[in-house]
Amino acid sequence: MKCEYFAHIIHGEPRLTTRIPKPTSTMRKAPRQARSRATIEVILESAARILGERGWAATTTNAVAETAGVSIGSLYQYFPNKLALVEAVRRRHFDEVLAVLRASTDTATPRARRIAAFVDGMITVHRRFPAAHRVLLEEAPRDAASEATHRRFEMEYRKGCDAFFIVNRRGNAAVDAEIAAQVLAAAVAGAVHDAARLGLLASPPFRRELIALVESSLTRRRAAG
Amino acid sequence: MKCEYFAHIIHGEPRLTTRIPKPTSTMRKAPRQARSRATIEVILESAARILGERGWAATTTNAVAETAGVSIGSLYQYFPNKLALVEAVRRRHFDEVLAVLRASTDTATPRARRIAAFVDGMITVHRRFPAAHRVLLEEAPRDAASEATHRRFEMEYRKGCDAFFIVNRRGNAAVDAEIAAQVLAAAVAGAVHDAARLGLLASPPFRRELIALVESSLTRRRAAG
Amino acid sequence: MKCEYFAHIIHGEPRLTTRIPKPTSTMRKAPRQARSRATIEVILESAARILGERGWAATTTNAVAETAGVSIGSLYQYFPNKLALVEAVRRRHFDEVLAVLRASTDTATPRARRIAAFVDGMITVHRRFPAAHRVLLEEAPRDAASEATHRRFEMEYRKGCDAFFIVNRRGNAAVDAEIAAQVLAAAVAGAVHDAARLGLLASPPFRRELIALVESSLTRRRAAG
Amino acid sequence: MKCEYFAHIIHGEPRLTTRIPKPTSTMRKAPRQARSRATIEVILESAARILGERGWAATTTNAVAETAGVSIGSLYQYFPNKLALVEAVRRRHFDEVLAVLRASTDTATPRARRIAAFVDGMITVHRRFPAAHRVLLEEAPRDAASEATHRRFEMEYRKGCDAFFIVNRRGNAAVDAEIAAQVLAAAVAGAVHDAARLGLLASPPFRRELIALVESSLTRRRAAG
DNA sequence: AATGAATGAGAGTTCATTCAT
DNA sequence: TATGAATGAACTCTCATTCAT
Repeated sequence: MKCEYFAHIIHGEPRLTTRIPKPTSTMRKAPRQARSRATIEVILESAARILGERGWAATTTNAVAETAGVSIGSLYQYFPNKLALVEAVRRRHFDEVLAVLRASTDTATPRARRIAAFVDGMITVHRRFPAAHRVLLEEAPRDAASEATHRRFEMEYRKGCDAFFIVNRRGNAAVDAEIAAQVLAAAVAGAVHDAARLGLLASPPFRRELIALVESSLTRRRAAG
Repeated sequence: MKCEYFAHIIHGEPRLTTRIPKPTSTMRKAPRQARSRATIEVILESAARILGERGWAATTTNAVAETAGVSIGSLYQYFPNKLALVEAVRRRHFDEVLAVLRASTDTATPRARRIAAFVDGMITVHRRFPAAHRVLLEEAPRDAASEATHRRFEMEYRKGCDAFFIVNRRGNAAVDAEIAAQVLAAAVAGAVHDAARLGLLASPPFRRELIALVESSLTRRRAAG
Repeated sequence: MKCEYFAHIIHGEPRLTTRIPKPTSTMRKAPRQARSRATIEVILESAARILGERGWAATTTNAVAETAGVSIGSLYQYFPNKLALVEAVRRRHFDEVLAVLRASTDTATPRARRIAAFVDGMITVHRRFPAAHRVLLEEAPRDAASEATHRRFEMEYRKGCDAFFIVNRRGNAAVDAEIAAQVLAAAVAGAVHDAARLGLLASPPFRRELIALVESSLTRRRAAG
Repeated sequence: MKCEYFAHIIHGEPRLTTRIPKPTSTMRKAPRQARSRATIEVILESAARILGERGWAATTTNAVAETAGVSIGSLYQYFPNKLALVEAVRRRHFDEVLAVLRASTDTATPRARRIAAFVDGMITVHRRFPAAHRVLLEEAPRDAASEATHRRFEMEYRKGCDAFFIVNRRGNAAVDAEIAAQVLAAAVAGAVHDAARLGLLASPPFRRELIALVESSLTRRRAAG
């Protein structure tokens, strides 16, 4: 049986059509065998790499399959469409990021170590496929289904940032803790991303300066006017 | 089982292409009549908006032309290809950003005002088409020709950041001024970009916290280990 | 007054649309002033050159106008469409070719000179814009109107070839004079065209051999079996 | 007032384009399954026919695919661009032509038969798609890669003509054998092509006269002055 | 389960032609 | 008359996705 599109017939908007895939559960079939799991693994790895290297638009499912060493047919056996593939990559990445935040809020470790953990974590997360984070967060489109995942992540991320800020701040810092936390997190992300672009992720001075920035931001006496 | 797509019924999005055109001079022909200049203006405006809204891949030349209210032929009369169009948008944007930096380094104005000018400038620049900066800087591809423009901008930007840092820092701040400047600039850009994404660019608390971040970063006593 | 095309209505083929221009009198307006005549002249010259250099498809009306140093608007002032322009070039060229034939059939001059005149004439005609003849005769499309012109030329050309063959043959040559004439003419054209392609049009050995070919063809004793 | 075209609504003819694609390897991928080979076959056949019928410019890849009964995507699966497609057709055709020359130089067969083989071969080669030879040799553009193929063919063709002339000439014929051979070959090609245009390829008188032309050219006593 | 040939909507781009100035 | 900006149908080519093997 064939899938027909009636959409544009119904209410004629001009050209701008696209193939935004239907809300399907992200994974077409649960991997039963070890072989399947391995295939999925290699596809996701390949997808993450290519996504990071080329960006969403230049990432083709065919290229992902080829790089992964599987046939395009196999890819579609596990992921119903390009978006679902990206979604799977996203989910992984988000988990990593949240793990970093959790570690940086763990009051069992000393404060200095927590701050370092935060910065180091962000650096590490971005290291494998430098641009992937940005692509996943901003460049790659989402459908209704991924939107939910996204919002969930965003919320947890926010909470994590808040916690990080509150747990680690010093002095009578910002009035508006929530916003300050958001600003700080985004600032760190921006700096890390920029460093990734310039190939400075591994540079100790960069790390030192970033930690200094975080530290001073957490330590500041009063919000400027 | 098969299914229909309703997504695009609601707000159809364009196809996500990739084709990177071969390098050509940025502008196809110089406008001789006043009418031309107006056409170019409206095309650039439309391009900037759509680029910011949809990203490079989802920006179609046809959509740009349509939004601008001109024919696709007119667009190609002035810009030999999609890349050249983006390049023209880029050039404008870069000029604006550099102007902000210059203003923030002008020692004729008091320090507090300079810092505010920096933050406000960054906010303003990103306000018209929130995501455009990121798209122009990172997402949209470049050819050999644009690469040069890019490097030139990057250099001037760097110098501007350095100057801003050196002119405005307080105390014995960072050892590694150059890196610190880079980190600070990227951090501000990250925060601004994030705020744009969340629609907080106009929010006073955001502005206040960002200024605080910059201030504390410039004032810090010693680089952390 | 404007008009529709019905020609192809008669035998409906599928998609393959095009802009085959309507049967308008070839020239839009008769040149009244010397200036007009000069404009037309320069346009035709430019068209012939470009046609010869690039072939029909790569010949754009804009390029013709630009090379001629007039505006595209002016071109369309005198020629209602691309085809009409080519048609005008064709007419000229055809006249030249027929003149050559006439000269080669003039019994007032000695036979050897007539043969040389034929070969030299063909060479000369092809010299200005080497490939133009072929383009005009075969590559460029014709509409109903040009078809007639074409047929007229073809007929006169044929008659000229016949006359040339009959006037100049020696011995009891071919039984089938008409076909022999046609073959000979086409052969000469083929050789000349090939030489043009190879840049040998000016080469004396080429001329010598071509004359020899014509001579021997006219002199042969009997048609082979 | 406006001139509307209704022609193409009904059956239109193709647009005449120009765009010359950048050099790419001729075949995109090697066929692994039998099905592929059949697809390629049918595409090439269709391409040769349409090329011969309409010329390079009016040959659209869509028309080729449609005529071949495959999708446009399939065409591009095997040929990276229009030029590569033509190149493949060319290669085939060239092989055929060279085979004819080889047969006409084979001293194992009697002279009269060799000459007939030459003429008949040229006729046969041009018979399937009358104008294809000319289009392939002259009209269709080439890129750097095809240029090489072309030169190779041209050289072999030249050598073949030389051999044909030398093996088959009679008496003390031409001084300048090389040029004479070239002239003769081009003459035959011209005559054959002309006959193809007029639908005379199958006509016995045409064949007879052409053979007579070749014979007399090979037999002539002295080069004329 | 896996493969890869086939599909076709849709994107970028050209150029003959029109018409306001 | 002359100009050249504007138009848009038609063309080449891509890539997400399907399905026969």
